[in-house]
Amino acid sequence: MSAVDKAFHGLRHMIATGRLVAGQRIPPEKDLCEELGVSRGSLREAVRMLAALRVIEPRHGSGTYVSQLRPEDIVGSLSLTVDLLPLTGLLQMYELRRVLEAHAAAQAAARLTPETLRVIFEHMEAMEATEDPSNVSALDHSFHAEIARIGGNPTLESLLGVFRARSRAYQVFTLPEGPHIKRASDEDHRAIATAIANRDPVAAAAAASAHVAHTEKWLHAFLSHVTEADRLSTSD
Amino acid sequence: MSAVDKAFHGLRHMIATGRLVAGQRIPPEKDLCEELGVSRGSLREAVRMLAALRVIEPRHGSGTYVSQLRPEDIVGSLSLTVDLLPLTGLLQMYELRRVLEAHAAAQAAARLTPETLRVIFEHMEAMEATEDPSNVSALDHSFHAEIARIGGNPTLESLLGVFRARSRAYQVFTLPEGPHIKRASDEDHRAIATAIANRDPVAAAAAASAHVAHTEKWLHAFLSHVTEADRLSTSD
DNA sequence: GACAGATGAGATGTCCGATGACTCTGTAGG
DNA sequence: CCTACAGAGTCATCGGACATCTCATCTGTC
Repeated sequence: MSAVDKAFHGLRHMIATGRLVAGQRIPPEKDLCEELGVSRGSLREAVRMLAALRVIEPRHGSGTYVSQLRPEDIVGSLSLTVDLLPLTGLLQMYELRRVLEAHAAAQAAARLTPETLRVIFEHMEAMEATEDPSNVSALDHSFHAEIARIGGNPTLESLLGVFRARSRAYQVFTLPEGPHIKRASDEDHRAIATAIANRDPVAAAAAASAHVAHTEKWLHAFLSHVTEADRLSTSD
Repeated sequence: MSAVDKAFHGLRHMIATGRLVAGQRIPPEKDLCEELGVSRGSLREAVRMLAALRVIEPRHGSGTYVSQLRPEDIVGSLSLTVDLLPLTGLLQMYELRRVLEAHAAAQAAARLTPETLRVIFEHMEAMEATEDPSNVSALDHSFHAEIARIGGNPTLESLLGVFRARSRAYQVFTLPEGPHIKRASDEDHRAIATAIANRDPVAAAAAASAHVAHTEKWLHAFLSHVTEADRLSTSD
């Protein structure tokens, strides 16, 4: 086993066995090097690995701390990597997203409060009132994020946020059929919001699932559009 | 921005923009240090971060390569961290697992082949025939993994594998009511397998969902049992 | 000519030492 | 009582040196 692996698994074991608990400051690098039997450089590489996985948090000048180890934080570590996935992988994630968005919408319908309902409709109506792509994108995010939040499961909320961030990178509204997509999207959102307002989990799930499926279809169109443009430009 | 961040985002940008593609060997450390303007130590820490996220793979003596960037690999990076989550977080993950296992079972029912059906029943019957906890645990894993595989979505398969690995750490069959749990678990598995054999996605989803809910209940019992034991032992 | 082993360049892995930058605390001064 | 500052402790960064591994090439033998 390499020195970095030794340090990585050593630290991980300290957390797994409860010797280091959430929020605690871990011993300084000098002490850990001695205990784990590795050099400072190797230890630091192991620390960075755990930091990338959101398990520990180094703070310059203060020390290195174990994170709160919330599942939503751990899941959030995927946010730095999903942007790098090729398109074939993105489609697999859409299948997950469809199922999970449906569940989140159903839970939101069951757990709704009057205040949150007002927020959802505000976002939806603001979205209907604008055509600016970046505004639409931001409001779309707020709309779905609020629904996920009401669902009551921060881990699910975080995971859906990761999926959605990747999709937002594509501006499907800039397509020739953008206006049509925008209208269809508005209708989807209203269907979801209405179902939630009616406290109808089944209808909310169905509407959310359909919305994701539509998004997937539009994304396909967008991608074939840009690849076509690439093909033409590179054939010059 | 710190030197490590500069190297991390620099590398990530090279992959995101397609300058480095999946499977390709990245330039040697010396060249990257010069281009990114950081020392070799800082670059190595950034490389380790991306390696922890399964984006690149250093190979001693050969070079560092961009991974295949399959979503199932990226999701697999969670396997090193879910073991560290506290119990409160585990319950949130069970809600996701319930939904996703149900979907995987439904998909398996729709995409079943005769050969895979045989494998599923073999695992199930072997499980029914043994009481040894470690055997049961291994067969339980094989049973569910095969169903997830048939589902046809490697990303979902990988994510469910991550969730299941954490649950397997608890040996619920060692409880006083272990035999009862074992029988109930066997019945759950038979219900899932039968629904899949009947190509009934709805029944398969319902059975899988119920099974996860049962697992969650038993886990609760197990945890209150061990914490009770802890309370008694520490009060001596 | 074909195969096996030796060899060398090139790459990552590891360690060491020194210095810089930042945080926090305790203390002296107002 | 509050502020300002000095110092210790900690992480951040750099440069260099050597070890270890991989792979392509060369070389010798058969």
